[in-house]
Amino acid sequence: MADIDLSIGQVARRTGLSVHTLRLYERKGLFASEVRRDSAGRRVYSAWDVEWVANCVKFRASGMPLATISRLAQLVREGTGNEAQRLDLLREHQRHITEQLARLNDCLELVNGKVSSYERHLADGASGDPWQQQPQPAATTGQ
Amino acid sequence: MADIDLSIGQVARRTGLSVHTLRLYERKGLFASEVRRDSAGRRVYSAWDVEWVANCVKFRASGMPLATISRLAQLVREGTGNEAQRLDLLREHQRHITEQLARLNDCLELVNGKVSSYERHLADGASGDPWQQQPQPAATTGQ
DNA sequence: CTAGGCGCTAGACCGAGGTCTAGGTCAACG
DNA sequence: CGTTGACCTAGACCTCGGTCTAGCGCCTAG
Repeated sequence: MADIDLSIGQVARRTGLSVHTLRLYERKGLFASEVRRDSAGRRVYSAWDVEWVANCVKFRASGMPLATISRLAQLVREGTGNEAQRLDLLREHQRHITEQLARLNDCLELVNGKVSSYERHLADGASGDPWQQQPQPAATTGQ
Repeated sequence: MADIDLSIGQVARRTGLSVHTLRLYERKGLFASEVRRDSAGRRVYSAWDVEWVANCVKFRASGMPLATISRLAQLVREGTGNEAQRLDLLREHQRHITEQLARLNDCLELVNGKVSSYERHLADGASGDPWQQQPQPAATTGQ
């Protein structure tokens, strides 16, 4: 809301990205609106830019590649008229996240299982399922 | 359960990894038990190996780096006695996954929001929150 | 005036995780 | 017998996403 313009360093601090990364993102076209410059050529970020970057951070965190963010940024840059395409892109990412969640939950289940079987194993002497080397017949017989 | 030994190609097909990747994993020490060879020097995977690889795939899918899997494999390779360390490692990964889930859910929320605001936007004429370029004062004024 | 701090560009570098190539062995098939 | 196909090793190569460096410009404070 407030109309504070920020320097690259400030944006870095409040997005958690490095200034290097911010410049990289710009080079790669991740910005939806061209970053303004002051008279000395230094970048000047609007609150809107910062919000956008914050979104980018979340997109990245959910596995969206820079190239895809760049496409989205381009659509936004081109202005109104391509909302359907933006929606497509977002929906696909939505799906992507959902899949990730499913996979992660699956993995978590595995890990939970292993953890609790090791807990059991450590509690009483030895037992349960923990990975124990199988007998291992030491075969060197051609199949 | 069944004691079928598999070739690298077969393992590749049923784990979804490439044969290259399987060999890479072996070089990097991801295997908990040394992979046997037949008389001609070809890799022979036991059912146990395959199960292990399948676990590795899940670990990878949940963001565990190869190096960490390798450490775990080493612990298992060293045999019984270090269960506590294995448990630590697994618990940390558990935590890691949980964090990822939280972050992902957060991102999903953002994306959901954007998606539905674009849906609204497309349904009725124009409205809602979709990223619209702000007025953008075109300032080139030194701060 | 000089030093310190922040900014700039261009481009090198890095680590992770794969992927692919060259050049070779082996076995089965027709 | 020659061909085909799966496998082997060693090592080059690639992409992605950052990170860092060199060499410079500006501005402000002491």
